[in-house]
Amino acid sequence: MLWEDTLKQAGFRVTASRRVIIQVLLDSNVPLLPQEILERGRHFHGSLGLVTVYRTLALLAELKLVRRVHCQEGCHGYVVASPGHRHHVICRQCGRAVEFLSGDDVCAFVAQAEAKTGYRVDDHLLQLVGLCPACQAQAA
Amino acid sequence: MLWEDTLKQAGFRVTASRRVIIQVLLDSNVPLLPQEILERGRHFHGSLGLVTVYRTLALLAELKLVRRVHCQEGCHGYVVASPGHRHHVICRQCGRAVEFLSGDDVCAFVAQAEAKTGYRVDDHLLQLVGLCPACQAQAA
DNA sequence: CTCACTGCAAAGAATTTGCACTGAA
DNA sequence: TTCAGTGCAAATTCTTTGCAGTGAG
Repeated sequence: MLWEDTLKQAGFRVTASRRVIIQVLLDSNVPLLPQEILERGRHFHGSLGLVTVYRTLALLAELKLVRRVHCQEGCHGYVVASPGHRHHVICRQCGRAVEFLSGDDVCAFVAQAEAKTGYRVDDHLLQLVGLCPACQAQAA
Repeated sequence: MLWEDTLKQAGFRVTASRRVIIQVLLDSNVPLLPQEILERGRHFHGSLGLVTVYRTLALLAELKLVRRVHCQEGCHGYVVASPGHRHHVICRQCGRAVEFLSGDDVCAFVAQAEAKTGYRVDDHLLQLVGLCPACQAQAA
């Protein structure tokens, strides 16, 4: 389902601000701070306000359309949340992030954790940190 | 190596405040906010200040003795970083967290991600969220 | 003794709220 | 037309800094 439909079905309106914010996130492959989203968004929608960015992100996160992630230096970045679980590998050097699909591997892993702890797990947060190919080459 | 030794070896002093803050973290099995650490710490060391908590956490994080984690509702919690990788399953109901050891499963998983993305992964953050046994029983 | 460490008060960021105006449906 | 959504300014909350006093080594 497209994000616009998700919004409408939940009774929310599709506005220029929301369109711009989602677009900015889609165009980026790096988690963005609210402030960064504002700057990039103003490129398309000059009157965009920071408050709207915050409110929109909160709404989108509520609807699971974006995900708040924990970046290196204590910041709250946001990325689009693809349906189905995906995770990010973030480069500690350049910050570039790549998504990778979690196959059965994670499911199996979660099942194992459930067996060990007795918890019933229904969500998880996984982020890998390392060096992307480009930065590896540069370091060598 | 004990945390006190780690501090000394790095040229820092072992003070009452630091002792208290580490103790509070060790006593908790839930990630704690700076504010919470302050409250619990004052139980042992009345004059403890929030500023010291922040500075101590920054120092301990620098030395890899504690780890900053990303909690549900956009907060920055801290937990002691056990040597060797451990992860947490957090109960969304009561907040109780349990650690579980990541066996080869995670290593295998990381290796798979490296193969898929070309990144060289050297750190990861994994948190599972769900219901602990007690809360499951309560819900039933 | 010295200088790292601390607490307080104040500064600076990050995030939320109140309110009147605007525009999607 | 109506009410959700918006931007601004102000209020809160979170975190960092400046500085003089204190105590670990």
